[in-house]
Amino acid sequence: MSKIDEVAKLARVSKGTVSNVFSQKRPTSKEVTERVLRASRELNYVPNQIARSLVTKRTMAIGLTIPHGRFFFSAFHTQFINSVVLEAARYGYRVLLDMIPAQDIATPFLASYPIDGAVVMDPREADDRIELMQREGIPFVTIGRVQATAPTPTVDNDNRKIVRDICDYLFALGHGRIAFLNAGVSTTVAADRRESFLEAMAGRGVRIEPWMMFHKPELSDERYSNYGYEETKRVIEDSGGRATALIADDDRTAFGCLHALKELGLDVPNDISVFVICGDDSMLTRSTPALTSMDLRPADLGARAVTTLLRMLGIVDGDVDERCIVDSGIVERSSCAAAPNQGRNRVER
Amino acid sequence: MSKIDEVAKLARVSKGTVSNVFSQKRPTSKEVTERVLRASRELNYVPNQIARSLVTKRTMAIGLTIPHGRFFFSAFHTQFINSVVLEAARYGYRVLLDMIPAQDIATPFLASYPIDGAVVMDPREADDRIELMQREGIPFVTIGRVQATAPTPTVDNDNRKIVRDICDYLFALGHGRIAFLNAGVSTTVAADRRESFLEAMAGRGVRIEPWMMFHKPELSDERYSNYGYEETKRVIEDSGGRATALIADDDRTAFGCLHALKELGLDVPNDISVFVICGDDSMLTRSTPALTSMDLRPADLGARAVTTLLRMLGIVDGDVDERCIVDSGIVERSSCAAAPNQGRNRVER
DNA sequence: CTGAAAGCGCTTACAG
DNA sequence: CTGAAAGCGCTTACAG
Repeated sequence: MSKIDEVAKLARVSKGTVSNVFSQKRPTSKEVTERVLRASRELNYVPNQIARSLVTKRTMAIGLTIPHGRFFFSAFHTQFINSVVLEAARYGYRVLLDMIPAQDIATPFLASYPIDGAVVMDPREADDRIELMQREGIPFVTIGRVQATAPTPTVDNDNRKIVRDICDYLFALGHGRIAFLNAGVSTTVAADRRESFLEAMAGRGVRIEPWMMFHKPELSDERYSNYGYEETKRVIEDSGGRATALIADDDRTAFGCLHALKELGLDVPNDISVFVICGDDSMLTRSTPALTSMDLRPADLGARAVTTLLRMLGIVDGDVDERCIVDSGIVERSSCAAAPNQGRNRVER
Repeated sequence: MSKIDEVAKLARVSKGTVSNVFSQKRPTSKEVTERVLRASRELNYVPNQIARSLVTKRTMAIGLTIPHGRFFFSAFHTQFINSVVLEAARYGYRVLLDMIPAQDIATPFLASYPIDGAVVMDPREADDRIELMQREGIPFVTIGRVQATAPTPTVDNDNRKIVRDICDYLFALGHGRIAFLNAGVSTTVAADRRESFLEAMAGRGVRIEPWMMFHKPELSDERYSNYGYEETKRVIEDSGGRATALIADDDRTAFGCLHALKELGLDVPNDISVFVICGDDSMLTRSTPALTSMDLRPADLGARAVTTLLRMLGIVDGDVDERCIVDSGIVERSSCAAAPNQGRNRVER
């Protein structure tokens, strides 16, 4: 790894000129540019990003903060992360994975985060990360609503509308007794979806019963990976078999639902319908039946999050929306059908 | 963000002393330490990682390079990445996601990678990344065998043994006509598994037929996400229904297999057995039947890769193994059973 | 279009 | 145990 001085000497120019050639911040004559490039190639030179960062105050990296120490990625996360990395790369930015709870970091005295900004996934109602970012003065955009003293830019789906749309879709099929396996209790997205669900049900004149709403356990909870399976059994049992439709939070959950229903001898969608929020085609079509879903467009969310952040940083031109809503749409497959007649799917015990 | 000078002045010590307190590289008297810490807190000071990196030559970040621009994570990837991030954090290291093909990077003139080392996933027989790392002088460990001029440390499963074990397992159940849906052609892991499969079959006296070996399409190929589904149909058709067992490369592929077999009216495991290499319990138990698998211990691989890399960097004590093999083991579930009598699963057409 | 020099915010011998 | 000073490898006004 040679340094800028050596290149400058070999190309018979000043360090400043070498710098200009690589940063392209000031024009350089064609002849000089070529001489510098040739010298650089000869010496295998590439600018040192760290030294550059020290003076430009730009690390050229953004943080992607995902809560949890241990985690599972759903299809949503996978597509989202993929898109964030790709979009960031378009502007020469790299992505630092950052998903460690602060208390689990080894070093007692942390150095500053070498990132220019952050994308905060799955925000909670009370989220340490928000406060941390604000204290450190790191610009960030959240994926989903957040509770903060100062307003912070957010990229999100319209979660209230999503649940309303799903309920309307199921209502139209004659369903009324719907159980909702919601996201984690402490997340803001779960709160919004919960409210919207309650409203939709009230609008339809359905009295809410306890078996109609569950929340995904924390990742640290061993019941996490059996969420769909176990709560589906509860739903069927507690509802006395009256439930005619299930809304599952993600693909993993939905597979658990299907598994439980199969064990109970219930047919999907004839006895009971299953609707899943997000998941990708290559998995959702693998089950029997293929799962009808709401496409949350995670790739759009990721790309918008990055451009919003880069706008905040002045890298990309354009105004930053305080609240950017990404469209979503129902993808019909085969797991939802007209509700069975009352009691048809009652379980024998 | 205040700087070291301000803290030094407030604490009435030199910059060097403030530095020592935070780096803990030289002892500092208790009294002075406390004064510095108090001043730091008051000024909300934290050392600037970039400035520190410039002189220490340590970025405190490792790169995780995953091939492809677009990607799907299998359960294997998810658990592996998770483990890498966690293990790195134990030593104060962060993880930079790096999965962009070089030709897709926007900036024509790249600055140096601000990482101390890299973990290279899914190496190919001819892999640009290896050459790049070597040219840039970045220490790296590969997950899987690699073709390189100089030997490079590798953390891996014993892929030959894995396939041998799987074949032995299936042989013991009476299977002989086995189709192998292998990893991508260009990967070294696929090559090792292929050879081992061929050996095992030869040892058993089975003549290899074309329908017995397939390779996963490149991610850029649209057939990628239907690999398991489509090739399973091919296997059944081309073998004239004589195949009695399928080995699938990963969970996603296996779900595709199951889907195809169901459409063909073949019962798993009575008509045909399915064995999957890797996948996690929370998905593998969701299908009908639950999938018997080889547990590759991705979390162990990730942790070992990080410690090996940090040893190369002199961060962690200990010798670095040129080749570190992580154990694997069969997890029996319900998708493999005794082979049916010859022709029992012949498909009617 | 190009150069000389200061400076980004730390760490690290060297000296005491 | 602590300090003064040089230096890490760049970029950026300033001057021409």
